[in-house]
Amino acid sequence: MALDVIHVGDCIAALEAMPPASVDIVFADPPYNLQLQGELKRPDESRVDAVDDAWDQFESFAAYDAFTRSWLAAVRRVMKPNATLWVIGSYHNIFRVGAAMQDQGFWILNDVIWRKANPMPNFRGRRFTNAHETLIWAARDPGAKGYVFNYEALKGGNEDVQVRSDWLIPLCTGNERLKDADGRKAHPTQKPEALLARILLSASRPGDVVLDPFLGSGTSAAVAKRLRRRFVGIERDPFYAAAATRRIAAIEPLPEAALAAPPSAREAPRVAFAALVERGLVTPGAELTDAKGRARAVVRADGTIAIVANNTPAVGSIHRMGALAQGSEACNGWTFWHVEQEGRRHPIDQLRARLRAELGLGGE
Amino acid sequence: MALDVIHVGDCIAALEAMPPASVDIVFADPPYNLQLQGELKRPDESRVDAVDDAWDQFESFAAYDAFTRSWLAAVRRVMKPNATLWVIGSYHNIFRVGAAMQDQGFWILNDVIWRKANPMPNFRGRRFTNAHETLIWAARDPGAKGYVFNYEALKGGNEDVQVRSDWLIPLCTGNERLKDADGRKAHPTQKPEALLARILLSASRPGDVVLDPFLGSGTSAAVAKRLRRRFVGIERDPFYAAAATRRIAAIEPLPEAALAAPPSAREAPRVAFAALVERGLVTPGAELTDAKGRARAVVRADGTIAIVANNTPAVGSIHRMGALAQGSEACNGWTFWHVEQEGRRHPIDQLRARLRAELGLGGE
DNA sequence: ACGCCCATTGAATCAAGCG
DNA sequence: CCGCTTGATTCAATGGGCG
Repeated sequence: MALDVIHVGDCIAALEAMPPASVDIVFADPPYNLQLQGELKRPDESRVDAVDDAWDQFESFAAYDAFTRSWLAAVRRVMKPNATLWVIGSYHNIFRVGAAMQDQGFWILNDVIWRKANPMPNFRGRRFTNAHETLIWAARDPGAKGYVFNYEALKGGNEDVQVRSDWLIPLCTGNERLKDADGRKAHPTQKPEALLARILLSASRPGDVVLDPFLGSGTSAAVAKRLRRRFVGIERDPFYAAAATRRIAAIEPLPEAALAAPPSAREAPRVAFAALVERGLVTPGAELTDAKGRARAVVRADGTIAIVANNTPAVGSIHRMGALAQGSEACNGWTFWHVEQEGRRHPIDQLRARLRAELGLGGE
Repeated sequence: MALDVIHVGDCIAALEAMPPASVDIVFADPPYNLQLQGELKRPDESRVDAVDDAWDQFESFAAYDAFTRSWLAAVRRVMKPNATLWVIGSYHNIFRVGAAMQDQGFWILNDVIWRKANPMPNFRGRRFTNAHETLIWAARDPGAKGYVFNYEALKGGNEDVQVRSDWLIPLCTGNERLKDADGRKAHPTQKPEALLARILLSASRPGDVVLDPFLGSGTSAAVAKRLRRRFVGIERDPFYAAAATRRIAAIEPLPEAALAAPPSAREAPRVAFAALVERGLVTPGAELTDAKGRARAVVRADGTIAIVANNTPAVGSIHRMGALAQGSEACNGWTFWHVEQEGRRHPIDQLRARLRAELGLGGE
C-alpha cells in the first residue's frame, strides 16, 4: 500500500483497493448534507458564502444514509482491530452518521464537541449561534481494549487535569486558510490544524497510518506529516487534491524529540517486589507500614510479606496483603506500603522507581 | 385536558388520550440505554452508583429505536403547529433519537451542548472526561416560522451577544437534589433547574403549556410552575411521580412582573446580569435599590429589571433602567443598583465578582 | 462567623498481562 | 479462551465537623 500519497477518485473504490486491517486511525469529514434553501445575507446586505457544492447535495435522508453506510463499511474493513475512527459533523448529518456507526458495530468511546471560539453569528436572530461541531470517536469493535489513547501526555499538557470532551478551538482563518489563485478560499470547509493535531496526539503514535477518505484541503495529512505519522488521503476532486498536495509538500516534520512519548506509568516495564528484595533495596525481615503507620507487615525473602489481620497471620503479595489490611477488595501495594528511612516513611513505589532507573528501564 | 397535573402511567397511552395540537413546548428526557457492563470503582475503591434501573434496559438498538419512534410520533400529534421539541441525551442514544426525529419530519433548529461544570471524571484514564450532554431543539415541521424564540431577552442577558449553542451549567447536586427518606438520591438522573429554566425562557412564554413525557423527578414541571407556564407531566413510576408532586407543590411562582413580555431590542440589557439570576445569586422578584434606597427596581427572570419612572413602568437592562431612574443618559448598573442583605446594601457588582470567582475568573 | 480539612458524589458504555 | 494476578486510576462541588 502506498503511503503518504493522495488517491484521486471515489473513496469507496479507493478503499476497496486497500489491504484489510492496514490503518491505525481514521479521520472522516464527510459531506454534511446541509439542505440549505435560499441564500443568506448579513445585516449589511453582504452575501454569506455558503456551502452549495454538488458534493453536498443528496436527494433524501435515505440516499445520504446509503452513502454513509457504504463508506463506513469500506473504512471498517481497512481498520486494524485496535484502530479508532473519528468522524466530524453538524446537526444536519451527525445523528444519522452516529446511528449508522452503532448499527455497523462501531463502539463509541466519546463524542467530542469542537467549541468554535469565533463562530459565524446567526444573522436572522431566530436560533442560537451555531457555535460547535460534533466529533464521534469510536473503536472498530465493542470491547476493544487496545486502542491508543495518550492519556498521560494529554493530561500533562492540560494543567495536569484530564482533558474533557469539549474542546475550545478557533476556526481556520488567516494565513492557515488555503487560498486559490484568485485569493478566494480554496475549500469551503477547511478544518483547523489545531483540531487535527489534538486528535492525532490523542489517539495515535508516531509512525501510525492515518486514513482520511474525504481529504479535501488536506488538513489531516498535513498535520500527520508534521507529527511524523504516515497518511493515506482520498479525494474525489482533482483541484482539491492538487491544492492539498502542494500544501503537504511544504510541511516540515517536527523534530523527533518533540514527539517522543513521555514516560508513562502504564507502559513502564514491570518490576516485581521480589526483585527489590533480591537486589537489596529492601531487606528480608524489614517492616512495612501504611502511610499512617497503623498496618504493619514483615518482608520475607521470597518477595511476599507477612501480616497479622484480625489476630490471624497471613502471607501473600504486597497487593493481597494491602487489601487484607485495609479490608478492601483490591489494593495497589506499591503505593499502600511504606518503608521508614531516616525517620520518614516513603512508599515502596519510590524504591521501585530507583531500581528501574538502575536497570535503565525508564519509567522515571 | 387537565393542566398542572402528573399522569401516572405509560407515556404512549397518556399521550394518545390528550387532544391533538394542544401543547406549546415539549421537553423529553428519555432513557439513555446506557448498556453498562460491570461495576465501576473510583481509585479509592468506592463504588460508583450507576444507572442500572430496569427502565434503562433495552434488548437491542432495534428495540430502542421502536420505542423512540413510538413516543416521538405520540408527542408530535399533541404539538401545536408552532410548538418545538427539546430532547436531551448522551452519545449512547442521542444519535438514534436525532435520526428518528429527522425521519419523522421534525426540523432541527439547533443542537445545544450542556457543558457540565463539574462532571464525573473518567476514573480509569481510558477516555476523555464525558463532560457534556446533547440537547436537540426541533420544530414540528420543516419551514416552521412561528416558533417562539426569545432572542432579544436571551441576548440582553448575555453581555448583549447572541447566546451560543454551548451552555455551561453545573450538575444538580446539594440542596437542589431530591432525596428520599433514607437520604439517598430520589432519582438517578435529576436535571438541574438552571438547564430547564434556560430552555423555557428561550422557547416559551408565560401561560404556555409545557409537556414532559418522562417527568422523572419533575424538574421541568417545577421550573414551569416557577416561570408561570402550565405543565403536563407523564411518569410511569408512582414513586417518582409522588416525589415530583411534593416537589412541585412547594414551588412558589415568580412575580408576574419578573416574567412579563420581553423587552425590545433597544432596551435589551447589556451585561450578563442574567447569569446571576440563573445561578441564584439574585432571585427573580428581588428588589434592587440605589445606594440610598431611593430608586427601586424588580429583578425579572430573564435578567432584565423593571422600574417605574415618572409614573410610567419600564423594563430593560440594569444600565438603561439605572439611567432612566437617575434621569441621566448613561449609567453603570453594576455599581448603581444594590441588593439588601442582612440589613446592608451591597452593589450588585459584588455578586458579579462572586460569580466570576465561582466560575474560575470567567475564563473558559 | 470563618476557615480548613475531610468525606461524599455525579446518566460511565472506564485494564492488561500471563499462564 | 478462561481465569487469576498485578497494579493503575479522579475533578469539581457540596456539606459536615472542628478549631
